[in-house]
Amino acid sequence: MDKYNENLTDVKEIFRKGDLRAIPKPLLKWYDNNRRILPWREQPTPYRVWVSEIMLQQTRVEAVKPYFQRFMDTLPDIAALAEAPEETLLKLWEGLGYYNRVRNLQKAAIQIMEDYAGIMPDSYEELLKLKGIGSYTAGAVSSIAYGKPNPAVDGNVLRVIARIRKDDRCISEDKVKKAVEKDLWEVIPKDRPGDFNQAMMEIGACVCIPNGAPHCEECPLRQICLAYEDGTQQQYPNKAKAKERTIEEKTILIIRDAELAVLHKRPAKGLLAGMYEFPSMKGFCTAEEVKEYLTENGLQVLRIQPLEDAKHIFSHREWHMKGYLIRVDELAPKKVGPDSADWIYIEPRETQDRYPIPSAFAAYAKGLSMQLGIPRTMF
DNA sequence: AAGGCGGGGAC
DNA sequence: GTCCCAGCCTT
Repeated sequence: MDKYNENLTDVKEIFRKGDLRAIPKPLLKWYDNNRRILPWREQPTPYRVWVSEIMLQQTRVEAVKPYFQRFMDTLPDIAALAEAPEETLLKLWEGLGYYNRVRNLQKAAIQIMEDYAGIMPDSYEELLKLKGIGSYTAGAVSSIAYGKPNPAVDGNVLRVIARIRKDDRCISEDKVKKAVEKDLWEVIPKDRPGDFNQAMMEIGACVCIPNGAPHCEECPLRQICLAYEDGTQQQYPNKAKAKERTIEEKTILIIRDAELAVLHKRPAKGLLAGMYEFPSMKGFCTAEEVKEYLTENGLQVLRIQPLEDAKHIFSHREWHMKGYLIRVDELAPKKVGPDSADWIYIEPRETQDRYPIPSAFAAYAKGLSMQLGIPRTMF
């Protein structure tokens, strides 16, 4: 018996396992009883939905929660977003990662002010023209904020669908995602497209989970699911293995005089673009090498104190770091050395509300508030 | 088609 | 340690 609902009297609603047409009814019924309360689900205006979807790209719900309301309070509408200074944007995004997202968010806000009279477009095609909006986000915004029947296919949806259909195709491939989007366009309910998309993702995040065994006993789709039928859920989805990480060694310098500390703004492109960091040296350096480097850059070193080693893991890279807390005589405005020309001198407390520093430096950012009260006898 | 781009939680 | 997250952009 491979009909999941042969007891229904309406013949039109009888489907084989793996048929996506069978999804909407049980899914929406489950969603009505199990949807999470999330900040962006209250008053789902186009702007709120859009900002939340950008924040949620490759980022878990729990990570986004503390960022969303603060962002909305600071930049309550598209006009405010379009005019915000870059440092304000990066500070609001600090710790969330993928910082190009917020720069693209602003570029899109400017597009909307200039090309759409300040109104977020409602069609899938127009949304796709905005910076930072791809097929997933165009589907999410158009369906959740505007009620348009477009699918929003993310990693959750790809996993749920792959298991339901026992689909061996690699979900990392563009064509597979496109095919799933096309299939969902055929079955997405026209009366509740936003809820359907959110419900699919909710199932993926809470029931048909990415790590570990899925909670099939509580899944409203288990009678439709081909993988559940033979217990092969964990074999899906098929996905390409992640590339190996390369290791990079660095020496981080917390340079201070009596009042100020040194930061450096990273280049506008590449890793952690536009974020602030401490000056650093390539490789693991000794205190003597650090002193030599700083002297070349016109500083008189009074003390060098080793800090604890630290490690930070990115997707495709690892930083292994040594650190030194360095007291210099005076951070002169005169820029002399090869690197110090790009340094900025700040009051340590300014990192709290002004300069965005990525999490990679968290272990050393503490050095900004450390007292430098080491007895002179140590030197 | 492939690589770059953060950070953290779950196992 | 590994996996992967409400993906998108560039090359």
